[in-house]
Amino acid sequence: MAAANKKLIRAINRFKILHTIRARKLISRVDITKVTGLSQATVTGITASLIDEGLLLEKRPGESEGGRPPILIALNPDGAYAVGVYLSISKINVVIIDLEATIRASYEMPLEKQNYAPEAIADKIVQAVQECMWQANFSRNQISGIGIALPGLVDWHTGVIRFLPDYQWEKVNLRDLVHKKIDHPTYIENTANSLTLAEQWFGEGRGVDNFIVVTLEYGVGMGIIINGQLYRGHKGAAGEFGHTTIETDGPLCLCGQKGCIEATVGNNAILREAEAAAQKAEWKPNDPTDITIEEVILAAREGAPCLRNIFARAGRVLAIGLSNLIRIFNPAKIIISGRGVNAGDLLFDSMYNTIAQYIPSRTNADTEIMIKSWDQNAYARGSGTVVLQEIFKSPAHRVVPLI
Amino acid sequence: MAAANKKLIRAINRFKILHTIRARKLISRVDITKVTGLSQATVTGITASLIDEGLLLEKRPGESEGGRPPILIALNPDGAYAVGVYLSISKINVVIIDLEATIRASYEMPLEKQNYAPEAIADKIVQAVQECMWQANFSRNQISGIGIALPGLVDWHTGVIRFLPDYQWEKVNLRDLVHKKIDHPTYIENTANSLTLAEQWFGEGRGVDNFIVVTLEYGVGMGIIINGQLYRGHKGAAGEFGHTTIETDGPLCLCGQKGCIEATVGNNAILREAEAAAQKAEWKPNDPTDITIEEVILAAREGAPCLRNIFARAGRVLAIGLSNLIRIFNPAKIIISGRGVNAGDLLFDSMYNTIAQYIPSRTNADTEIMIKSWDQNAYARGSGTVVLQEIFKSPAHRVVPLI
DNA sequence: TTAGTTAATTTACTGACTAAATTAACAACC
DNA sequence: GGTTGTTAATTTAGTCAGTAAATTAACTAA
Repeated sequence: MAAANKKLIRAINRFKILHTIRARKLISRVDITKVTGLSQATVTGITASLIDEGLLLEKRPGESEGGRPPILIALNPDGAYAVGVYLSISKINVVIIDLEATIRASYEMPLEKQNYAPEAIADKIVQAVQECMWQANFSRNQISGIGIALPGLVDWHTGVIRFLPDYQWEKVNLRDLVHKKIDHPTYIENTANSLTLAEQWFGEGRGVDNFIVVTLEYGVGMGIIINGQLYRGHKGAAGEFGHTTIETDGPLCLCGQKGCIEATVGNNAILREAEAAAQKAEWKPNDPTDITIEEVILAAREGAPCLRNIFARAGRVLAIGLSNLIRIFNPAKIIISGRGVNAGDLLFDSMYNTIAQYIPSRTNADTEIMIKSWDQNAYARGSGTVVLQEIFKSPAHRVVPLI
Repeated sequence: MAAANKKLIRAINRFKILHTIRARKLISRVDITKVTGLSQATVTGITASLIDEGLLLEKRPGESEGGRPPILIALNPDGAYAVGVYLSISKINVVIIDLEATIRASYEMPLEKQNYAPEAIADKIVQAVQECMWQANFSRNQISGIGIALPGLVDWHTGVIRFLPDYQWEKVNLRDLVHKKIDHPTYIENTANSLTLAEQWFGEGRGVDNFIVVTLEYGVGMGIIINGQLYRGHKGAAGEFGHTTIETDGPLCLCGQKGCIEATVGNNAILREAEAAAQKAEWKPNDPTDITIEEVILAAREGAPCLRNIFARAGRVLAIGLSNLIRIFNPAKIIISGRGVNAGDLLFDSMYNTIAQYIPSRTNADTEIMIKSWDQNAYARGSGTVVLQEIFKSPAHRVVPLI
């Protein structure tokens, strides 16, 4: 906790006003005073400087309610742009988002499956960003910063990747490597946290103070919003939901432990089970040497009972994990996201049934569970949101010259 | 998040200064400026008003380091007193603590085992408080407020007890009932959270931003400090660690679920197992109809292998639960407290072994696990701390006339 | 027109901070 | 024992962000 002074007050109130406008989309100054509790004079002052900065726009007047009609204010989508990067094992996704987190451009760079050195990946990222900006006709100075999301253990403050399984990296400061090549504010974050921030700011988490995002991918991840803030833990290692233990004698996980949630629920686990079933000739994949998760889902939908069981079992284990989260966090919401949600009812029917068993309504305390439909660019968009958040926090985080 | 204004600045800096002095015990004004980043003028001003309020004392001058010797400042233990109450099924514990959370008086009122109505319990609490104050020669106006801790689901904001198993209460606003009888600020909190606050302020959690307290009692509880704040959850129901599931086919819990941690680790569970063993004549209790946990511990220490196994198994299950917490929260510390710690090595040897298995050092990320020796009055002291915290926050929370 | 109403801005003031100057209280040295 | 240097604490002057209240703006309705 830093010492408080006038700058802090200003930053808080600025943030609060931007936050209110983002939530309400179109709102008058008086209504902002009602929502925030600030005085009219303060709102006039802060909105004036935000309009100066180009972050806000005065839109058409609203309906008069007997007196002077209000001037409605909105975010200026073109007030700032951010670059979001998602680094995975097979590709680099780049998006450019505007101040409302709408994707304005996107680009995908495939990566050959080979082990790149950090320096090489940093180069690739810079190339991909430049290509995306070139194609969409963006110039350097229009960009406020770059956020990078990746599936690993990341220390947000230092920028160090503690562990990135896909590339077998340990202790790599990718943020600084990229920052050296692109002289813009650069942030790095794990995928689950990026997605969580995006949900908080522009998705289902808007206005919710305590919620959790669970991501279903090859592994199972989690992002935590507590008291309106992303919680990263003591050393940035919080949210390892996928490796919590549910059944002490459950299947072996890639991490070496038995009974991790991931070892039953992760797409890797499902593929492994599906392969085993294929070998026992319980179903027939197109190409037994290269089974995809989409194919397994399709086959299960068409009826293969052995596959349906795999998903049903995954749903049950996931449900127990979620029940534990509900008991520990008592969140207002749990949002389930990631490629794995494509399994749909196959997974979620048994999940909902099991949760109902484990969390009787009395102790439920109103946690809403919500399945988010999956979007290709979600992670990259999420990492761009990290940049937007910094802009919202303070004008100091903008490199873009103010006119 | 409320709108920020000058009052907020003052409150934050006041809190920060008090916090610093509490942590350092004896510190000069210059050193406070170094720790907090505040200017000398500000520190002079705030300490002056805190001395005026009686919360701080100027002590002896420190060693000169070549120039004017610093004036060392400390908390005035007698600057404020708070009452802490712990309500359990068999008794009411009352303590009076001073500003340093030292217990200055205590009183215990036994309760007959019968189901009291809320109104009657409120009366008993008031009586016990009055008796404690009478015996220790405290007057009404010396007391800043009353905190009540109880083993149940509590909504801190409204003061409503959502569920209190011991008395089978649901939706009882005990805070208001007591407040009506004693015109002092009254707070209510569950036992685990009370203990957690006490650890944060005056115990092992001092200066630690992210930690967890696990309480071993008849049930198993938890308190969570995140980013320096107690986390209570969406509806105040966070921390139900005891009812998270570890083994889907584990023993039946009192809550009706199978495999709750509490169903193996809680003292209730241990007593149940010990009774079963006694019936199978595997050991011989003094009075088979009334086995106490202390007796079981003693017998286990003296060698009864069946009893040692019960504890060892409990230690393993607890360890898996803690590993899950470490994975989810990545806390700096986990403090284990409650009457259950009296089991000592019986429980903790197997616990440490299992954690070492489940959390390999690489992913450990430095969570320190610490066993806190148990103290009779810990809960009552904790609930008193809730009051002290409010005093620290703002002078508005003091009822005591300022001289 | 005029009065009434609501929205936004302006004005006057307050309070909490900082930077810099001043005062206070020592140690060390000639 | 006076002078100098040093560190601690206070005082002074100034800035800035807030609020309350007054004013201006822009409408509706009688």
